[in-house]
Amino acid sequence: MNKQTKFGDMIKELRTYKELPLRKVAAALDIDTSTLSKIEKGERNANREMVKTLSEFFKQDYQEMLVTFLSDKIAYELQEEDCSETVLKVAEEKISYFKKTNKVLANHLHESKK
Amino acid sequence: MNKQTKFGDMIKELRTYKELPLRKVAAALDIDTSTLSKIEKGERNANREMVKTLSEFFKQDYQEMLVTFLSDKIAYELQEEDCSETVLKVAEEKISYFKKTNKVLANHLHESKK
DNA sequence: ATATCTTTGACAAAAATTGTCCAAAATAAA
DNA sequence: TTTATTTTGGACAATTTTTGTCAAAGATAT
Repeated sequence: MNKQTKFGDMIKELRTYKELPLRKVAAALDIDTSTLSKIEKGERNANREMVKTLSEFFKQDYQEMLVTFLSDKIAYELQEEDCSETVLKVAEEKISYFKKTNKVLANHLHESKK
Repeated sequence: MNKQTKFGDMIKELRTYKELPLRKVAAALDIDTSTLSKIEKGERNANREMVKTLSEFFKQDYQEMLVTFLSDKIAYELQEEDCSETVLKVAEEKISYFKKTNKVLANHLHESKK
C-alpha cells in the first residue's frame, strides 16, 4: 500500500481484496452501507473508533491506519494553500515545543473525538 | 516574533505593543471584545477573513500570519498523537502528490471557509 | 430477468461553532 | 479608595456542520 494512498481507497482495497460487500464491513462498524460507501469515496468522515475497528477487522496495524487517516485530514485542510509546506514545518516545531514544555496549544476547541 | 508563537499570543502582542484596547481591534474586526479576548487566549477560532483584516490593521505580512494561524490548527489537531511526526510527513507527501497530479483529496468535507 | 451490491440524494437529529449580551474580575486613572 | 475602563467568563439562542438513516436509482453479477 502506497504512502499517498487515501484512507478511503485503503479500506476499499482491503475490502475488495477479501471480496467482502460493503454490507459486511458496515455491519462490523455498525453503520449504514451508504455511509461506508461514502467513507470509501472520501465523502464522509471516518472517526477514530472506526479506524480502530477496521484495523482489527482487517488485521492491520492500527498506528499505520491512523497515520493514513490523520494525514488525509491534514492534507485536505492544506491542499489549497500555497504555504502548506511552511505550515507543516511550523506545526511540527510547535508540536515538539509544546510537548517538551508540556503545554497545550488550546483547550476548548472541538474536544470530543467520539 | 518566535516561530512557536501561537496566533492568539501574536495578535495580543501586536495589540499591547501598540497599546490598544481589545475594543479598538474588535471594532476593526467587527466582532465583540469578548470574542476577541477569547481568540487571543485560543478559546475561540479566528478565521481567514480575520487574519486578513488583522494583517492589514497591524501592517504585518499576511502569509506569515496565515502560517501562524494554520499551523496552530494543525498542531492542535495532532498534539496528542504520538505519531504526529509521521502524520506530518505523510501529509506533506500527499499534498505534493495531489498537487502534482492535480487531483483532490476529498470534495465535500467542510468546504466553506467563510 | 432477478438478485445483490453500490451509489446518490434527501432529510431530520445531533453536535459544534458563532455571535451576542451581561456581569464579574482585573487593571488603570483620578 | 473610589471611579472609569478594560478584560474575562459564562450563558444562550442562532446558525452551520456533521451524523445517522432511509429509499430509490444505478451498476454488477448470477
